[in-house]
Amino acid sequence: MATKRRTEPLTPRTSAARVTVKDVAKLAGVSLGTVSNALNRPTLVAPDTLAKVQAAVDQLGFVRNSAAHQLRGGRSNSFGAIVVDASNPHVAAAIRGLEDAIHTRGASLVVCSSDGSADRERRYLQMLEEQRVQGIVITPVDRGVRRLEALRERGTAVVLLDHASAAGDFCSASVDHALGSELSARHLFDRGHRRIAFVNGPLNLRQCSARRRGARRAAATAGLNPDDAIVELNLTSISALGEVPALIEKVCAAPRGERASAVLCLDDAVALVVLRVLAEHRLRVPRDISVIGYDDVAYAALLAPALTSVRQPTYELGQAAGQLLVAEIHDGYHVHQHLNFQPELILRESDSARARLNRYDPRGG
Amino acid sequence: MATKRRTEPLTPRTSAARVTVKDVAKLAGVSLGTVSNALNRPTLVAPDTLAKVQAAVDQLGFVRNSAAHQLRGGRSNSFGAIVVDASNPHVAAAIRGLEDAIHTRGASLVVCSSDGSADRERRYLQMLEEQRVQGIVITPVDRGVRRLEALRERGTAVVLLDHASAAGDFCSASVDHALGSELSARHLFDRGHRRIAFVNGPLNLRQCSARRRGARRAAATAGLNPDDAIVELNLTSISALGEVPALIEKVCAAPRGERASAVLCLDDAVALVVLRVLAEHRLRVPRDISVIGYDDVAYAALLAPALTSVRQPTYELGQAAGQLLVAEIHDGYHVHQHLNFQPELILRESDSARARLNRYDPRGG
DNA sequence: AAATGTCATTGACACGATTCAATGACCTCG
DNA sequence: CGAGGTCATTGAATCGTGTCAATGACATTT
Repeated sequence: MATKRRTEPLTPRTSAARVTVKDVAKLAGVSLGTVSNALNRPTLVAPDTLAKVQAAVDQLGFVRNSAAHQLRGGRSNSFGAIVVDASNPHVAAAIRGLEDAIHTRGASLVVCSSDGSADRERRYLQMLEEQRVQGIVITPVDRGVRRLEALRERGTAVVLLDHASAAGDFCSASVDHALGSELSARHLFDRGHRRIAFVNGPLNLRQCSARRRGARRAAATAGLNPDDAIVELNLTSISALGEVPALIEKVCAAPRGERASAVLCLDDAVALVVLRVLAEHRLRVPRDISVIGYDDVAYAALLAPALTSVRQPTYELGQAAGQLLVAEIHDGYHVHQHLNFQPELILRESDSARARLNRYDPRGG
Repeated sequence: MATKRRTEPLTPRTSAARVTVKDVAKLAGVSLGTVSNALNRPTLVAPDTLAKVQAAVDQLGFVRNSAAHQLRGGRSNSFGAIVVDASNPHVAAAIRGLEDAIHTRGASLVVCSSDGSADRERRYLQMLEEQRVQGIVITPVDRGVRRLEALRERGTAVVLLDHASAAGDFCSASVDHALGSELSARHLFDRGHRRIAFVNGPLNLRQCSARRRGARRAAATAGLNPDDAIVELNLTSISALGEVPALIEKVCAAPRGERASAVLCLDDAVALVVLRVLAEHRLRVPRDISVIGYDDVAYAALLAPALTSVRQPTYELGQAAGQLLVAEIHDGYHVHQHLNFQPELILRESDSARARLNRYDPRGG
């Protein structure tokens, strides 16, 4: 799989002795305290002394040891993020937002993927606390937050990321999952749809039950009976794409008067499969049936028809989490906030301007 | 955009005084040294003493201060990664691999996005060196690696990530971009294609020129004249998707005998647009014309027709970079290695089993 | 010129964990 | 009984930086 190519025959480890303030002081001909002042409170030191110190620093390549700094000062300058999987695109965007938020404070971010393992989460929490990070943004593996409460008790700020545990006494930043599906369902009902199919995930997942709640709310708001207006089709797992065709076939096979005129999808990947199955059935989108995705991945806009989808402000989510953390650390006292970000419906071509109620044309014309 | 909801009226900052080994020692009725031994070399200490120390640790919630540990021991237990943008899916996957590689050593990873800014890169390098990270994996912003050489001279290991500077005297891990397009082009030539279009990015980008090189190499291997066999269509920017339709129209408009029978794409997003434009021209894929993407994004397999694409082993890339780093740190002396990862052609439906040479049927039948 | 004040610099101490030579307790063997 | 050995424990020294009270040099005021 990988090609190794050898280049240099051998490189001795030039373990150059680390240079300390003491070395700098000696070279500059001043005392340790003066070097420290020059570095941290330059106004206190005479201009020419400053120059000498600066020269010595440059010449020796001195780099301050932040461990010693931290030991003296009592406080590190880094933060931690514990997420389920940092390679998930959503999560990666949130982490990026978080990184930017704390980078403006000159701090750095330790990224940890728990992989859903409570054990891995615990190990990472331990490591971060040992490092005396100022704060941790975490999507906890399980509901128990006792450990996090103890952590904060001991002085580490904690903010929950996309975890609806309003129970826990923490700041939190999340996306309003219920609102996401409410927006798209409402949009469809407003346009005249009276019966929509909803390909959702298993309802024991928080997001999925929230999504269901939102859709039903939209139906109720439109004066419809949710049980009639929404055909619920639940996958047994969030990634069980293979089950989608069968579910959609069921939709297509429904009697004329009852066939759903739109399909709400768990995510854009599901929407893609839905589009394919509908095409196989010679149903035109959006003319015969509307389709709305979720996530607004990069390719949604490139499809034919371009996919209407729900965008989640994940970068902003992470950024806000970082700001909450900074606020919690800065404020002497503190009011816990729950920031609930609103997803946004991105209208494109895959939903019809007006539902052609339950007309079914097998020739696709 | 965000909804604030206030919950707790006010939370006093319970700044519990940090507990140190001294406190533990006092409570356990032993000396500092014994506590330290109990924690780090438990075999040296008597079982019942061990139990007493353990009890004191638990009762007080002692967590070791890694700054002090590091200060004494001289070495931190963390690594740094400086990439252009950690939210890019490729990069996120590589970072995840890196994280896993060093997590097995009980170390943690500081993630830094340079955003292509030399200034940001410099600030992050400074921070990481102050933290005395054991090593840094970096995709440098520019070609200059002087700063990195100085860094290593001062004792920090450095590995280059997906940066073809074989010039620099560093370990590196990269993906063989030339091979990626060579594989897909060779596949097409093997199947009988004699003239293919290649939608590439601007050639001043390393990856793009490498890709061109690979495609031409494949043509030459097949005994063809690269200038005839490959119709080069270059975007002015790597993200200029808007230019794609015009380029493809040019392909379609070519005289019968000269029309390319396949399109190689810069990435899967481009491939998606290509598929759409071809459909508008009533060209069937793969029957009339083949299409091959690049990146193998999640949705490639879901398209109709499922997209043949080139997968890059990005997770493994990051993982390998981490292992190189660890090796460089561990080995007393060290041979620099350049690991060049091979992309993989994932065959699906969008390329024809055999090219139907230049047949053009405007009715799509 | 003495008194007061300003400014720059100094150096001992603190931070918290680890290490190691030294000490003490206890056992064993001759 | 004493010499020698094993085992557990001790506490002072150390890592590199920041802090602060103290010192000294020099200028200003009366």
